[in-house]
Amino acid sequence: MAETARGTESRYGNRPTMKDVAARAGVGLKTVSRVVNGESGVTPDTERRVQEAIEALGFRRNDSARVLRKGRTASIGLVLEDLADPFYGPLSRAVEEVARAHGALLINGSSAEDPDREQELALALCARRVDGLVVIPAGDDHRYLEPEIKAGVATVFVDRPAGRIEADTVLSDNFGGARDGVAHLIEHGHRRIGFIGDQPRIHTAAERLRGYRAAMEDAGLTVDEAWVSLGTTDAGRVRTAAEAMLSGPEPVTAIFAGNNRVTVTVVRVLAGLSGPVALVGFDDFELADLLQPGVTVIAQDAAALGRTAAERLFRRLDGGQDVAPERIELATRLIARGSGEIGPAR
Amino acid sequence: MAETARGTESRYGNRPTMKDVAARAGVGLKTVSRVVNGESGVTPDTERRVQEAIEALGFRRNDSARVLRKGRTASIGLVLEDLADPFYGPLSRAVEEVARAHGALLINGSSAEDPDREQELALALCARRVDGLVVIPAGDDHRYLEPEIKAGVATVFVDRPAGRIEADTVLSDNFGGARDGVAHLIEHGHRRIGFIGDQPRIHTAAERLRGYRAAMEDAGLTVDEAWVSLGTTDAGRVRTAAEAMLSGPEPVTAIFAGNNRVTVTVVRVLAGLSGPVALVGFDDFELADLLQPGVTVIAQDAAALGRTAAERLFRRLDGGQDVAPERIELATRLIARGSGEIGPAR
DNA sequence: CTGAAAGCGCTTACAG
DNA sequence: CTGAAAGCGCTTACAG
Repeated sequence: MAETARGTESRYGNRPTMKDVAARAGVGLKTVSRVVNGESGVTPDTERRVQEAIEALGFRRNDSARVLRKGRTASIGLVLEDLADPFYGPLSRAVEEVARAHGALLINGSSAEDPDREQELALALCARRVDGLVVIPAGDDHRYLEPEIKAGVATVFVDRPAGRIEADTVLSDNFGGARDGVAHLIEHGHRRIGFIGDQPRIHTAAERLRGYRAAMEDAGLTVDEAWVSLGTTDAGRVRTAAEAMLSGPEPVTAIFAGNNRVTVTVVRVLAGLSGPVALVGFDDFELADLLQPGVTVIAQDAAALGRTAAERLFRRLDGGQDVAPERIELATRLIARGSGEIGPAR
Repeated sequence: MAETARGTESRYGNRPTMKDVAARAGVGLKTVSRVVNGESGVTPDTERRVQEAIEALGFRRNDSARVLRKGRTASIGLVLEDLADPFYGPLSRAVEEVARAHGALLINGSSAEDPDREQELALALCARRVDGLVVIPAGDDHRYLEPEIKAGVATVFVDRPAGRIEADTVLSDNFGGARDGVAHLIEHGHRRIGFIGDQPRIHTAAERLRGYRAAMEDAGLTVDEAWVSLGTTDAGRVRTAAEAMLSGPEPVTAIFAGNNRVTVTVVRVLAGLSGPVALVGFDDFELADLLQPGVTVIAQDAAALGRTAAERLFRRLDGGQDVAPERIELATRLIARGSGEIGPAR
C-alpha cells in the first residue's frame, strides 16, 4: 500500500524507507532493521524475503536518520586555510585516512585565512554535529568553540595554536626549524642574512622569525632591521623586499625564506641576478631538487601533522574526553640541496 | 525540569535541545523554532526571553535533525582520486566555493584510484543523503549509481567520463590538447617523438594517446611502437621507458609526457643527459617555468573543471532534474616555456 | 525469532 | 502572535 501511495515508478526525491521494505516483505520494521544492520536472530527465510524487498525497492538506509538516533554522526570536520594550497593536500589526505580507518567521513572547508569564515565554518560543522573538529586556525581567538568542546566535540588544532582556549594542538617546531636553517647559512660563512616572512600575527611566522633571531644571536651576529621583512606573501611584496635587501652598500649574502610561497618568489628574484646568493626556505616543495641550484629547505611533514591530529582526536572520542589538552610538537628536517651551501660572494 | 533531569552542569554529549530552551523560556517548541530560524510573528518580548534561554543553555540547532525533516541535507559529496595530488586541490577548492555560494557543505574522500573504494565512498555519501555528487571516476562502470541518480542525487562526473550510464560529464579536451602538443614538437622539426602515458584503461590516458597518434598521422609520420610506452606512472617505470626510447640507433628526439607525474620524471632523466631532448608535458605544474629549460606544457584548468561541474550540479538541484545529461569539454592551452621549442639534435 | 511503541531533535500543517 | 500534534527515518528498550 505504501508503495502504491508513492506511485509505481520511483520518483525524484521519493526514496523507499524501512517501512516500505517491511510492508513489501510482510514483516515488522524492526526485522528490516535487523537485516540491514546484519544483526543476528533472523531466520534465513525471513532474511531472504527482506533482502528481496530491499533489492526490488532499491532501498538504501538513510544514515542521516540513523545518526540522529545514535548520537554520533561518524563524521569529522576539517577547517583549513585553502584546499588548493599544496601544503594542505597531504595534510587533508592524512586526516581522511585516519577518519576512514575509524569509519568516519570527512567534511572540510577553507577559511581563506579569514577568522570570521573560520568561525562560520567551524560552527556550521558543529551544527551538523560532527563528532570532532580538526582546525587549522585563521583567527587567534577560539573561545567561540568552548561551548562546543564542552558539549563533546573533540577538537584538535593543527599547524597553529588555539587562541585563548585550552585545547589539543599539533605543531611543527617552527622556532627550531628556522634556527637550524639560519645556523646552516651561518656555518657556510654568511654574516648578513635576510629574513622574509609572513605577517607576524601568524604564529608560525612569529616563531620562525624568533628562530632566525636566535640563530643570529647564538652566533654573535647583530641583526640589521633592514634585513628583516614581514608582511603578506604575495609575489609583489616579497620581490620588492628581496630586491631591497640585496641592493645597497651592504647587501645580504643569504636569505632565509619564511614559507614556500616566499621561497618560490625569492628563487625567481635570484634567477635574475648575476652573483650567487644563498637561500634556505621553510617548507619543502615539489621539484625543489630540480632547480639550479637545488633549494635547501627546512621540511615539515604535513601528512604527519594531519595524522597525529586525527589520531589524537579519535583517541579522545574513544573514551579519553577527560584527558588534559596536550601540545605536540613535530620535528622539522633540513634538506641540503645546494642553495643553502653557497658561500658569501667575496 | 528537563534541565534538572540532565544535571546542572553541561555534560559531554548532552546538548540542550529546543525543548530545553522552550521549557526555560516558558514558551512552546514552535516559538523557539521561529526565533532560531528568524521567522516573523514573535513579539520582541518573547523573542528576548527565548534568546536569553538560548544563550544561557548554549543551545545550537541540530542541523542533522533539521535536515531529516527538510529533505535536503545542504551538503554535496566529492569523490576524487587523491586529495594530496596537486591537480585535485584547486579542483576541490573550486567545488567548495560553488557549494558555499549555495549554502552547502562539502564532504570529500579519496578513491586512491581503486574502483571498489570509489563505489564504497560514493554510496556512503548517498546513504548520508548528500544532495549531489561530484565524481572523478576511478572505475569504468557506474551502474551502481543509477538508483541513486533516479532517486534524486544530482551527479556530475569530472575529468573522466561515467562508465555505462548516462550522466553529466565535464572533461578537458584531452585528445585535442595532446594533438596540439605533439604538433608543436613536429613544427619544431621533430619526426621521432616518444609518448609516455598512463594505463590506457584510463580514459584521459587513452585520449591523449589518440591525440599523439592523430598529430603524427596528420604530419605523415609513422609511429614506431618502440616510441610508445603505457603503464603505471611510478618513477621507476617511466624512467626505464624514457631511457629505452632515448637509446639505440634511432632514439627519439622529443618526448610527449602524458601527465605531470610522467613529466617530472622525464625532466629528471633529461637532466642527466648530455644532448638536449625536447619535451612537452600534459598538465601544468608549479615551477615549470623555473626549470632550465622551462617546461612547455598543455595546461588544463583544474579549477574550471571543478567549478563547471559544481555549477551544473546545482543547476540540476535547482529545478533542472529532467534536463538531459550533457557532456561539457573544456579547452586546454599550450604554454611554451623552452623545453618544447628545442629542435632535434643534428 | 519477531514486532509494537517510544523517541532522537527538529519542521510541517494546522488550529486557536 | 502562539502552540499541540504529527511526522521525517531510523534505533532503543521492551515484551511476547
